[in-house]
Amino acid sequence: MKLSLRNIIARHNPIALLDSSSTSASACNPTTTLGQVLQIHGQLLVHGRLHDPDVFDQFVAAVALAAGIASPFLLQYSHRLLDHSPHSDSVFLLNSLIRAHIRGPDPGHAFHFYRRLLGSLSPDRFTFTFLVSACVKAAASPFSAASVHAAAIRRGFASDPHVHSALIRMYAEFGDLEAALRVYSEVRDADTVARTAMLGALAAAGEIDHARELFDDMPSRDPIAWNAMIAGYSQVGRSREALQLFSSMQLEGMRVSEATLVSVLTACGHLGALDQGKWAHSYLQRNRLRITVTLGTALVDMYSKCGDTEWAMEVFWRMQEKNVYTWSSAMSGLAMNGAGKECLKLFDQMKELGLLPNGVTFISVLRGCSVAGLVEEGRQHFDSMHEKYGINPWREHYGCMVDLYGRAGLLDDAVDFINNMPIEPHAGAWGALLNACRIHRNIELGEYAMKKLVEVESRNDSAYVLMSNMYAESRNWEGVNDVRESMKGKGVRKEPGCSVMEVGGEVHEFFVGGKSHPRYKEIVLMLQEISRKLRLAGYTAKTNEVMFNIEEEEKEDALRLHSEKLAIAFGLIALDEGTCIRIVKNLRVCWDCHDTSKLISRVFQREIILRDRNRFHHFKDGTCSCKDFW
DNA sequence: ATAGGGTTAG
Repeated sequence: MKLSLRNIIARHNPIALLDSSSTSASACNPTTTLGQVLQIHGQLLVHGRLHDPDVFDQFVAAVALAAGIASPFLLQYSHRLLDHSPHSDSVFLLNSLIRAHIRGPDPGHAFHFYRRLLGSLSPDRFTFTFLVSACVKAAASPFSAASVHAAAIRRGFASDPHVHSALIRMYAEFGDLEAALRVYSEVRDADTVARTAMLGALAAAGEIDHARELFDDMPSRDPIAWNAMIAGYSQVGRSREALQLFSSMQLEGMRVSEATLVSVLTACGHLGALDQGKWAHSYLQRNRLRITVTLGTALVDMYSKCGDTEWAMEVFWRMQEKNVYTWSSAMSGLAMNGAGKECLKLFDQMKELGLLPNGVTFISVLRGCSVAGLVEEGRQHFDSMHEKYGINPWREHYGCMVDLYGRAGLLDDAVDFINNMPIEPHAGAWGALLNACRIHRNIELGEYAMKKLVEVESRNDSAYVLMSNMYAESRNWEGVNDVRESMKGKGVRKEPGCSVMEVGGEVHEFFVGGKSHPRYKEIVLMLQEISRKLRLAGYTAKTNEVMFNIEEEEKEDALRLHSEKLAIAFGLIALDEGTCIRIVKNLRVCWDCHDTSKLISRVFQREIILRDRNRFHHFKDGTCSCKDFW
């Protein structure tokens, strides 16, 4: 096989042959594509510049950067480059190749170039930084982590901050936080680089508060340290702290980069903080940051999770480069927002473009079918997973199928499906059946689903809540009590309901029955006002979906204090008239809150968008986008 | 000239 760069790229990414903007090797950056490198290669050849050793080295560095695209020919191509080198091996050249292979299809190849380097040259501190990173990526290599560490010490590079940083990340990645701390303790007074690595390792290990201590103790913090800390909060779901830190970061005049914004957008999506998300979007436009695939996908996801599918799709279609994450994210957003048909249409377009869906894509596809009630189509997609794409369904896909049948009222088919699953049905499958039973009010089957669910996962609090709600809806208070007792007996505690809402760029939190909000008194007054207006409109609280069998009056009180009601009341107080009320709730919405929200949307002429644990509810003029079906 | 942070979708 002829291994010209042109051949490699043509096979790897033929479209990339057509587009190019860079003209010199030094113009390359980590987002440069192999196609662009090819253009540079051509120009350098034409002008005979590749005979210049410095230009050649630069060119190799450029290729190494572009190797983020996992080319299966990377190894052969690296050898070819070395064979054609106009000068003997240089440390820079071999370092570049080592680095290239870390991100390539087989990181173990990095060691090959290390051996070659040892043949005639001495490694430097860069070599070790890359080599340690290679250890992380290529677990099975002849150079064990310890031996690389030992070599770094032997050659006197073990006190370099970047080598430290790589070692800390390596040990943390292998789950040996002790070893990472040992390396770190050797450089206690060390600079920002090593501290940032330790901070990141702690955050990744779930020790986010210890990470924060380290961060606060740092004598000086650079943007990378800030990013590591913000990302840490964002990943563990402490989104408010992520956003707070982001605003401090800006107050300190730190440079905001793509990495920062990806974490910030993730946090905004998690919280449903649309205003802050929009602000981040306009920030990157104002500062002309390139919308990379990752950043664009994060934007699509943020808008979707804030219930703004129009903007999500606007960003989606404007993106020049989209990958399977981008498509899956957009599809998931549409399905979540009840736009099942649009989700499936997008799936067709994705396939037409020749992009391969993966397992996650299919979760969105099946959810799209489910919310659109397209049972047969869902079945076909499910079958095509294995037949056309060689993807073995995961438990999540089986759960989606149970939901698809169950939601459509085909409870027998749902049960059949569970009984014929090739894997042991997990809690998700039984939970989907239980939810279907709740929707279609089949208590008997619901009890069976519950029994099975508890067998595989006895501490699933949402199952108990679902079951209890089912009994309550049919006024079976004995059943409600039994569920309650059984929860007590097993020590299962219901996750407290919590709603968050953004007002004026600030995120407010409301807990079920909670009085902690500083404007609680006004909220109570507003709740009374809501109650009065709804009564005038002919509505009396439906008191059939409460956890406990209590006196009627108390029940109404208990209902009013569900966190989403507190949030809606505060929204009516604090948001300008005509502004949509956007709420994110951690549990599923109950029947009464759903009904009340519909009525408020009509009586107060206010649009309410509520994201619950499962999907979106867009309340407008007395109806909900879920068609009372969630 | 090469190095630390971040990898987005369920």
